[in-house]
Amino acid sequence: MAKTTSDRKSTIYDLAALAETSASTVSAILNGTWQKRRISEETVRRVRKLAEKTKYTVNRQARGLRKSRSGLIGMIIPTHEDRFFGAMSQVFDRMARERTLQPIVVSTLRTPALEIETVRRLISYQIESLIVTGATDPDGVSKVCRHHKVTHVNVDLPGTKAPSVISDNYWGATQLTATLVSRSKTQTSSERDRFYFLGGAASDYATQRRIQGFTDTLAAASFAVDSEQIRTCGYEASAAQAEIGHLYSQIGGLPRGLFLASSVSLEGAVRFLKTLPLDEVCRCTICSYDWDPFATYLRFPVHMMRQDVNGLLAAAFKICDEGLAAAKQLLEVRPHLVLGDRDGGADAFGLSLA
Amino acid sequence: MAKTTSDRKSTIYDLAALAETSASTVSAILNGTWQKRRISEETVRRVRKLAEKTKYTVNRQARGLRKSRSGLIGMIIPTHEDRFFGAMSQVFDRMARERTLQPIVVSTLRTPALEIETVRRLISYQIESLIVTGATDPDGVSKVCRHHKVTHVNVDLPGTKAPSVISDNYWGATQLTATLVSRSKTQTSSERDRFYFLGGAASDYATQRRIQGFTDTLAAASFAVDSEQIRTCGYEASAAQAEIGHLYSQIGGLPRGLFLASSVSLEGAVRFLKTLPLDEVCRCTICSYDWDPFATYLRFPVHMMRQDVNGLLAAAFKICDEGLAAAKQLLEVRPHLVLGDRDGGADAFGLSLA
DNA sequence: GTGAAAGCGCTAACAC
DNA sequence: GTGTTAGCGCTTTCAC
Repeated sequence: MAKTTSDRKSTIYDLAALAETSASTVSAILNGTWQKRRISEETVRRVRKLAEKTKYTVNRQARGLRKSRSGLIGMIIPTHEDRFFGAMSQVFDRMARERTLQPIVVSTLRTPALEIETVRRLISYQIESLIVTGATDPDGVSKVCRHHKVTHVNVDLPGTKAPSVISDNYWGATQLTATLVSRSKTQTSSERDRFYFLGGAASDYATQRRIQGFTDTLAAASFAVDSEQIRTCGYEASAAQAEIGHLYSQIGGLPRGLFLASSVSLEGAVRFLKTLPLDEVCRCTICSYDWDPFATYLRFPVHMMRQDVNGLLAAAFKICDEGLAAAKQLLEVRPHLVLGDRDGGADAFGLSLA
Repeated sequence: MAKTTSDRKSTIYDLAALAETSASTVSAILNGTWQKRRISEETVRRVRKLAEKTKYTVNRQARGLRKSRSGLIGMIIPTHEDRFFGAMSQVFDRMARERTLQPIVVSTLRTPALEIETVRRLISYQIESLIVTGATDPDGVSKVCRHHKVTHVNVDLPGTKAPSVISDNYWGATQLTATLVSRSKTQTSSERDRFYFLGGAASDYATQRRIQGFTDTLAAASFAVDSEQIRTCGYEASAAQAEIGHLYSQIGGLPRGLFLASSVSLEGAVRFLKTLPLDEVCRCTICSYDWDPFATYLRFPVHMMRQDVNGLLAAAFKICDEGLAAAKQLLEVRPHLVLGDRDGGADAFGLSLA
C-alpha cells in the first residue's frame, strides 16, 4: 500500500523534514515574513506545496504563547435570545473578522458572578480585548480586566471604570414618550388615564435615563407621574407579564399608555395582552425601547426605538483598536424611532375605537 | 512607598519565588493534583494565599500547549439573528459550561467558503469538538474536521460524513400541513385555491424532507401539487418577501395556504403581508417551520413548528462526549406544533370572514 | 514532601 | 539564503 500523508500531528518540524529545510524557514514562509529573510522562490514553492498537501494547520496555542498574542477577542452579552443582542453578536462577528480576530461571544445571564467568572476565563485564554454589553456589574468586570491589562469597553450599559458607548437613552425615551402621548387617547376611567413604565432595573443607568426621559416628557405635556407609574420589574419576560397583569387588576383595565423598557419586557407584555380582547388592547398605546421585526406587525401597534447596533459597535471597536490608553469617556449613540402603524387590527375593518 | 503586588505578568515562577518554593509545586497546588504529591497543608495554604493576593490567572495557551487540550468547544451557526439559532447559542453556552468547556459560537452566513475557513481557524485554536449547525456544506466541514481528528456533529442540517441530529422534518411538515389544510378555507378563484411552500433551499435535506411531508399530506387530502407550488427561494427574508409578492401578482391574490420554510422566510412574508389589507391576509392560512415568540401574536394567525432545541443539543453533546468513535447515525428529534389562534384580528371584532 | 528538567509547537534573534 | 537556538508558561516525569 502506498505511503499516504503521515498520520502524525504535523508540525513545522515534520514539514521541514519533508522539505529538507529547517523549521524556522518553514515558519517564515507560512506566515509571510519570508520576504524579509530573502528565502528563495523555489524553497517557498516547495514548502507551500507540502503544507497544502499535508493540510498543515498552525497551532495557535503555540503561536500565541510565543508571541503573547492570541488573536482572540471576547464579548459578553446577557442573552442570545433576543433580537437586540442577536444583532450585536452578528455585527461583532463581522467586525472581528474584518480585523482577523477570532470572536468569542458568551452569554452571562445578567448574573454578576457569572460575568466575572466568564471574563476571568476569557482572560485566561489571553483575549486581546473585551466588549462588555449589558453587564449588571460592569465595574466588577473592569476591575479584573484592568488588573490583567485587557482593553475593554462597556456597551449598552455604562460603567465608571472603562470607556462606555451606549444608546442615547434620555433622548430616545423622550422621543418615544412624545409619540406615546400624542398617539394615545383619553381613557374613560381617570385612574387609567395615565402612562406606565414597565421593565428594566431601577439600579441600572439605562433604565434610569429612560425613566427620566419618560417622566420629563410627561411633565412637559402636563401629565403628572408618581412612583406608582414606574414599575422596574426586571429583565425577565415572565416578570413583565406578571407585572402588567397585576397593574391590570389594580387599575381595572389597561392604562392609557405603556412604555416597555426592552424587547424582553415587550415579550412578556404580549403574553399577557394576548389574553385580552383585542379592542381593549387597541385602546392602550404601547411602545418599546428596542426593536423586533415581528413586533412591527402585532395585532396592536407598537412604537419602537431601534438601536443603532452598527454605530454602537463601530465606536466600541474603535476604542479597542486604539488599545489600553483609551480615556474614560461616555459616548452616546442615537437610536431611531420606528412608528407602529397608526392602527392595529381594529381599523383594518373600518371599526372606530374612539 | 510600600511595595505593592508586582507589576509583572505573574507566572507560576513568580509565585514560586514569592512562596519560596518551586514552579512544579505551585502548579500542582493550583490545579488540584497536590494530594497526589502529598504537599504539606502549610505550603498549600501559603501558595493559595499568594495566588489570591496577586490575582494569579493561569495562561491557558500555555497549559493547552503542554497538555494538548484546549478546553475549547466550537459551534458554527448560519446567523445570530433569528430566534431558533439564538436559542441554539443559549443552550450551547449552558451545556458547554456544564462541562467546563469554553464555548465559541461563530456565524458563517450560509456561505460554504466561510464555513470551511471558520472551522479551520477554530481547529487551529485546538477546539476539542465542534457542533455544525445549519451548514450549507456539512461534508466539506467534515472533511477538514476528520483530517484533524476533531469530533463533530451536524445539527439541523445533516451530512453524510458525520453523525447528524436533526428535526424530524418529514413528520413536522406532515403535521403542519395537516393543520394548514384543516384550518384553511376554500378560495373563490380556483387558481388561488392552492397551497404554496415558500423559502428554504432545494439543495438541502431539511427543505427536501419538509417539501415531501407537505406534498404527501396534500396528496392524501386530494390536493394536487405541482412544481409551481414549491418555491425554494433561499434563506433571506428579502427573497421570501419578493417571492410572495411575485406569487401574489401571478395568481391575483394570496393562495389558500402558505407554508413558510423557516422563521426567516416568515419574516420576509410578514414584510409583504403588512402591505395588504388585513382581511385579505386573514383569508389565507399560514404556517411556519420554526417558532418565534412574537409571531404567536401577529395580526393574522400563524401555526408554527417549534424545534426542540434542548433535545437537539443534548443529543449532539452526547455524541461529542463520547468522542471520535461515534457512528455515522442520523438522529431525528420531533418538534412540536404551536397552533396560532383560530382567528386573527378579524374575529376579535365579531366579523365573519367566511 | 519537593525541585530540576524536559518539552508541548511556535517565532525571532542571531549566527554563518 | 538558511539553520541553530532560546524561550513563551505550563505540566509531568523522575530524582532525591
